[in-house]
Amino acid sequence: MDDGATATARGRDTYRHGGLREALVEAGVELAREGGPAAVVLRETTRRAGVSPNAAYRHFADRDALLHAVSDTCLGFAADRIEAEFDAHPSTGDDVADARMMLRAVGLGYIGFAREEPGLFRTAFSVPDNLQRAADPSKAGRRGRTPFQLVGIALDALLEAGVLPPDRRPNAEFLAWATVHGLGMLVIDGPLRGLDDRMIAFATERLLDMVDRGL
Amino acid sequence: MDDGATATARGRDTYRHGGLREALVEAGVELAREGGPAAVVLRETTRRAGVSPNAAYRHFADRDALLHAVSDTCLGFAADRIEAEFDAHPSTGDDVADARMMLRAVGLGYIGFAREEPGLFRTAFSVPDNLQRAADPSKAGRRGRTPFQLVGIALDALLEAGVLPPDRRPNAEFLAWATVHGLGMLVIDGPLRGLDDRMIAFATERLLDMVDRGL
DNA sequence: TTCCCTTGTGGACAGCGTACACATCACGCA
DNA sequence: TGCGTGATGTGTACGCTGTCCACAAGGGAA
Repeated sequence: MDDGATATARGRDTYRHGGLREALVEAGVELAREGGPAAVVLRETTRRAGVSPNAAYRHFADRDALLHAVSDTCLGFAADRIEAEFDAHPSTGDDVADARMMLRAVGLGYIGFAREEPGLFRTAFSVPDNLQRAADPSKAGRRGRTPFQLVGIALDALLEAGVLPPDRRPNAEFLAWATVHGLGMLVIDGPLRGLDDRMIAFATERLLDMVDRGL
Repeated sequence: MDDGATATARGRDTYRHGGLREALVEAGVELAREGGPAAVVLRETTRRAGVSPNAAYRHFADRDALLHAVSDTCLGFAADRIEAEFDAHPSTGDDVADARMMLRAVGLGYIGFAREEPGLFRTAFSVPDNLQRAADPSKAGRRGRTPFQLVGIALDALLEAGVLPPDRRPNAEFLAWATVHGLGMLVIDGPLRGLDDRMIAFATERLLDMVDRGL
């Protein structure tokens, strides 16, 4: 089983690690889960991977590059959480209701991720990004789609179902995303911190109503 | 003029600084302006205030307490920017139009601040907060009102003008705030980074339309 | 088999936050 | 007026961090 080329973090028998990059990202994700982006510290990451600090420099230019990789992975987790919300609301046959529910599911998954994994959520969005990279495969979840793409898919469904007027479709991602992203931030770090589940669920529902009405 | 009790940063003639706390916050704000919250580094802050690193501990429990104070000041600047947007759109006499414009002005000021002072914007929201402290005077601008309170004032105007149904008024702050805050984040750090002014102005307008329609 | 290039190690350095002991002085009380 | 005392600033030190450099190990290609 353990052929040295697939050595796990603890107990490597060869000189080479055989997957250090992945191990470092994994350790970084664990640190991010516990303490957010600031906790993704190069030395501790390498320590957890059972390797000397400098080994990281064979795979990442610097600490920031490591954090980027961790952040991308976190975005993938966010995508997974949203896809899970899709699965929780299967098709009903009514195209309009389905499309509406799909956009809602994006919002619910997004906020759910922020609440369940605040450290990963913060890390996912702690790193500057731009539109060109928003669909980069390294940010995708298990089904190969990034959170940004999932918003787009939901909006396309609304368009095809005739709910969203065609002239409103372009760039609608920004509006939908900004809205749920803002709520996510407010819930974990902002003034909405510490509100109980019911209050937050209520705020989420009203926010999603607003998007539905106003998009 | 320089009586030792109001010593400015450079060239203190007494043993006591005579306003070190303020000087530290000021230096911290400058650092935040240049490099965001991460740049607010205790040692460099004290250096700029012309004082030894440990002197800061007479006024702040630790670096985090200093960052909090800087962050509060930044929130005050955000409030100032929003108030400036109020001033730029004086009353027309039409209560409905005025109230609508007021909420728009909050959004415009918010996004304006994010774009003009990204470092201060990031710093303002880099620190965990909660609802109880959202109206704390230390976060207020020159006119004594915090950004959170300004959103509330705009919504109250919408209520009184009959635009916002009374049953939708409670907690509407969260919706309005989350929306513009999300756009702000996306614009400075997120996928909307690097878009030109026209694109961002367009996105802002559409976002505010959405709030107006959907609140 | 030999060589080389990739990967990991060890040591060093500057900068950071911060604890502890000490210096300095403004002010209130005798 | 002089003195003590508490608030404020200094100096030194420690462990942590990111990162540079020279070196070691060893798998794969020639």
